[in-house]
Amino acid sequence: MPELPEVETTLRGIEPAIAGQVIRRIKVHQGSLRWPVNANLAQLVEGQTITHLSRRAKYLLMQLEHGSMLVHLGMSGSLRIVQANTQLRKHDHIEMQMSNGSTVRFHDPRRFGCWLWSEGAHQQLAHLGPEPLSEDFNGHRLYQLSRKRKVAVKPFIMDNKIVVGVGNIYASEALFRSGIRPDRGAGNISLQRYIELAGHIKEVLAAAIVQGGTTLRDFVNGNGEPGYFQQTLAVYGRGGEHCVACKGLLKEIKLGQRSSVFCARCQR
DNA sequence: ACACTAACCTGCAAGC
DNA sequence: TGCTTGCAGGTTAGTG
Repeated sequence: MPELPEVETTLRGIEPAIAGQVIRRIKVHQGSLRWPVNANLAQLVEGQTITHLSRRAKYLLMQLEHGSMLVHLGMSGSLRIVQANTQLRKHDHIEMQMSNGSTVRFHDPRRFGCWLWSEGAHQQLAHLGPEPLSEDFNGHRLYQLSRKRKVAVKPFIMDNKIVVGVGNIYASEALFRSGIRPDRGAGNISLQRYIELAGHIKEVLAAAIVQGGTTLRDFVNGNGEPGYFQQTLAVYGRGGEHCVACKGLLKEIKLGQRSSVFCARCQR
């Protein structure tokens, strides 16, 4: 479920309930995630205040007094604020009770997510490219880093060293808006087109954040509500259907093991 | 350095 | 109805 807009939506949903609160109790029901949850997590963080919440790429960072917890939602993860007596669901792996009575539940059927504690910097954040909505990310960067690259442009913009936070949904949508075929070689695209593409990446991510993310299957924000960007998707998940612009049939191919839908007439 | 593949895991939908 | 197959929002580790 989670690309950058969904993570941002989750952050905004849970922040009011937990920022500034003391962690009273953490229960780990299933610690076998992407990386094992620290076996001593509870004794390490219980009693500490969550001073600040932030996002980097698709990671959520909960800053505590003596370290931080880094949470990733993987493919199927979600964080929700629930009342303490709410029935535990299957795949609710971690729950965190706060001093104000709020409880955060981490739910992740596929367990590709993570929940890591560190007193210092997190290794996962060490080699990430710029945030897509920052000024450090622009068409010039895409152009410069793509020279002589043979990889297709879609996996290129999904590469976290190039720019973070662009997943399969929004990469597909930004390429459609830019009129660029997802399988075009990254090194074979002009500066002018990359400037447009960077602009559309920012545009599509910002629009999705405003609408609370894209709800596929069961994505919900921190309050259990769905996102509405799905209604705006032009190509993602629409292989074989009609192009919203030219009415032609949308094609579906695989690039880097990810399904990629595009319009062969509108995208070149 | 780069290009590409397999892998992690569960649930669901489609096909037989 | 029931079984098998393939696919799903991400990222890393390993190959050549």
